Amino acid sequence: MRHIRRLDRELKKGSAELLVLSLVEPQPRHGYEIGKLIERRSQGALRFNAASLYPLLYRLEKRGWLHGRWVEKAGQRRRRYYRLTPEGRRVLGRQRRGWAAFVEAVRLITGLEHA
Amino acid sequence: MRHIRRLDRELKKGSAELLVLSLVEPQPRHGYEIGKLIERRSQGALRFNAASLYPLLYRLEKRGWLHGRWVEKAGQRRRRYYRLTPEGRRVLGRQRRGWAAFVEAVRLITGLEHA
DNA sequence: TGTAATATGTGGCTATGCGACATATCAGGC
DNA sequence: GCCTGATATGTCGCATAGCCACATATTACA
Repeated sequence: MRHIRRLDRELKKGSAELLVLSLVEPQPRHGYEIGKLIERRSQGALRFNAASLYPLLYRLEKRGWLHGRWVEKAGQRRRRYYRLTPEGRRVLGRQRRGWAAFVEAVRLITGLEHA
Repeated sequence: MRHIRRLDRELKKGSAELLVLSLVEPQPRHGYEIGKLIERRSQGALRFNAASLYPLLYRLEKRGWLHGRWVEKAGQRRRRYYRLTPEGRRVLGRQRRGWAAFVEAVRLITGLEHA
């Protein structure tokens, strides 16, 4: 991944959950922070629109995989911090295995070595 | 990828093009054969429904990435064989790089090592 | 005769990412 | 005081693509 190329929209579908769950595993984070982390860690290759990210967080909370709470501090806008629930942790494990299986399946079919 | 688990539907989106283009690269193949190859090479982990595969082949042909022709032989049902066009070959190269970049981006964000 | 595999095709449903737009706070420059 | 940009969250409607269910036809085999 040398040049910053915007990645295919369809390819991203279904990967967002794994990314979000992974990022809130070590510590609670708020939505904007998650979005920026995805962008920075991928060196700009991967970016999720706010119109994707916030509804996703809402879905993950509704499913009981994340727990969110509002935090208001003086000198800061309101933020909603999300932490991983026990069930979210189990789902993350399943998604990690699922992702590895998927990458391996594509490798087997295409004969591609991964970067 | 030990046990044959059906992979997440959303995860598959966007990967089908790369798989099909890869499979018809060395030789022309027909739709049913492509479907079976995906299933066998991935050891059953990845499977595309006919309702995904045939419309996809139609789209790839319409875009000029594949060229299809009907082949009828005695003792066989009619088959539509697809071969890669020169443009399809260029697209395949782009998609391979895009896939590698995507996998690498997910790895950077999640810290996951791929299987 | 019946079942399974081969081979292709379609209508409607669903899930999800995105463009465009909206709102509000805060920092910094002019 | 005003403007711009970053921070922070949110929604409406659109487009894409995989799937369920169903349909059709031929061949192979018990």
